[in-house]
Amino acid sequence: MAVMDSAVAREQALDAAEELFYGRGVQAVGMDDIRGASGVSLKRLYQLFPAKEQLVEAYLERRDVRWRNRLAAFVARREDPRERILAVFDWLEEWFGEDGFRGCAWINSYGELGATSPRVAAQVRAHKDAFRAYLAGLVADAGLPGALAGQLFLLAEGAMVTAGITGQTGPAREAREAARLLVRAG
Amino acid sequence: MAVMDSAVAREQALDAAEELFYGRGVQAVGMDDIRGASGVSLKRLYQLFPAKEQLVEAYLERRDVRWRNRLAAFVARREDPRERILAVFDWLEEWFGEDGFRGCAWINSYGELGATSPRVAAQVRAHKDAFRAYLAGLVADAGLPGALAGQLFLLAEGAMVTAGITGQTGPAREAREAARLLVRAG
DNA sequence: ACCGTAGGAGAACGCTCGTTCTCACGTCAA
DNA sequence: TTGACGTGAGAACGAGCGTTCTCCTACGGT
Repeated sequence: MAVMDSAVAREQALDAAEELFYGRGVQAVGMDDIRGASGVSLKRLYQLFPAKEQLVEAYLERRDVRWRNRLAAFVARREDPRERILAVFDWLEEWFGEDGFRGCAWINSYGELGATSPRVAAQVRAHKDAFRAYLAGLVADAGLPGALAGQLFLLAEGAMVTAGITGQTGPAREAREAARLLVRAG
Repeated sequence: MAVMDSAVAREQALDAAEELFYGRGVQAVGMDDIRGASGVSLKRLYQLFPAKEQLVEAYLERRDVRWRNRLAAFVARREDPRERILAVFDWLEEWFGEDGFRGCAWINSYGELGATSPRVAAQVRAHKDAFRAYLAGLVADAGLPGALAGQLFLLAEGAMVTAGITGQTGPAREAREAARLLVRAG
C-alpha cells in the first residue's frame, strides 16, 4: 500500500476495528486481522495505537460519538416533545434491523472486558450515562416527571440486549409500546 | 488430594467454574485456574469435561436451573397474582445486592462468546426464553394481557444490564415502579 | 545522484493457554 | 507379592497472538 496520510490510516484502522471488534468480539480479533482488513501495516498500527487496548478504546469512543449523533439527528426530526421520546424507540427499531446488527457494542464489550479492563468498563459507564442523560433531557423537555427517564432507559437497554440475543427487531416495538403507556401515565 | 468420587469432583469443578467464569469472564480464566480453585486435577477435569467449552456449557446450565429455581421460590411466597409479578423485581433487587454480583451471567457470556460459540449463544437464548415464558405465566395467572409479559421482560433485562454495569441496585426499583404502572394500565 | 529516513512486508520473540503426556505412587485382584 | 490400573502433579507440546525487529524499497532534500 502506498504512503498514506496518518489521519487516513487512523480512520481506516478504526473502520476495520469497528467492523471486526463489533462483529466478532474484541478478543476474537487479532491485530493481524486489523492489518489485513484495513491495509494499515502493523508498524503503522502500533505508531497510531501503542497497544491493542488503546485501539479498542478509540473504537468505542468514535462509535459512541457517531451512535449518539445518529440517534439525536433522528429524534430531532420530530416536533412534539412526547413524539420525540417515542422516536427513540423508532430509531432503535431501525438500528436493530440493520445488516450486521449484533447488539449494543458497549454491553457486549462490558461482558467481554468489563471484569479485566477498568478503562473499557469506565467507557461503557460513560456511554450509558450519556444516553441516560439524553433521555432525561427529552423527558424534561416534555414536562414529564424525572423518574420516567430511568424507566425509559431500562426499556431501551432491555430492548438492545434482547434484540442482540434474538436478532429480531420486535423488542423495539414492545419497548415503544411500554414507553407510550408510561408517558401517558406520567 | 485424595481419591475423589466423580460426582463430587464434578460439583467442585463446577463450583470453581461458576465463581471464576462469572467473576472474571470465561476467557480470562484458564483450565489451570479451575484446577487450582477446585482441587480437581487437570486429568480429572478433562475426563469430566472433554473441552473447556463443555465446562462452560455445564456451568451455564447448572446456573440456569438454580437461578430460575431461586426466582420461582421467592415469587411463590406471594399470594396475589399481581404481587407475584412485582415480586420478580423485588428478587432482582436482592440479587443485585449480593456480594460479587456482576450482571447477568448469560448476557455477559453472550457478549463474550455469542459471536464465536453457537452453542453458548443457543444456551443464552434458551435461558432468556425460559425467563420470558415464566413471566408470561405470571401475567396469564393475573388475567393480564399477554403483551405485558414482553414489556416486563424488557424492564427486567434492562435492570440486569444496568445493575451489572453500574454495580447499583437502584435499577431494580426503577423497573419495579415501571412494572407497577404497566400492570395497573393493563 | 546520494544519503537519511520512513514505511511496508513479514519473520521473530515471548507469553498464555488449551490439551496431552510422563512418571511415580497407591490400590486392589489374583 | 505382583502386576495392571487409575490418579495426581506437573512438565511438555502446539497454537494463537500481542508486540517488536529485520530487511528492503522508495522517496525527499541537497
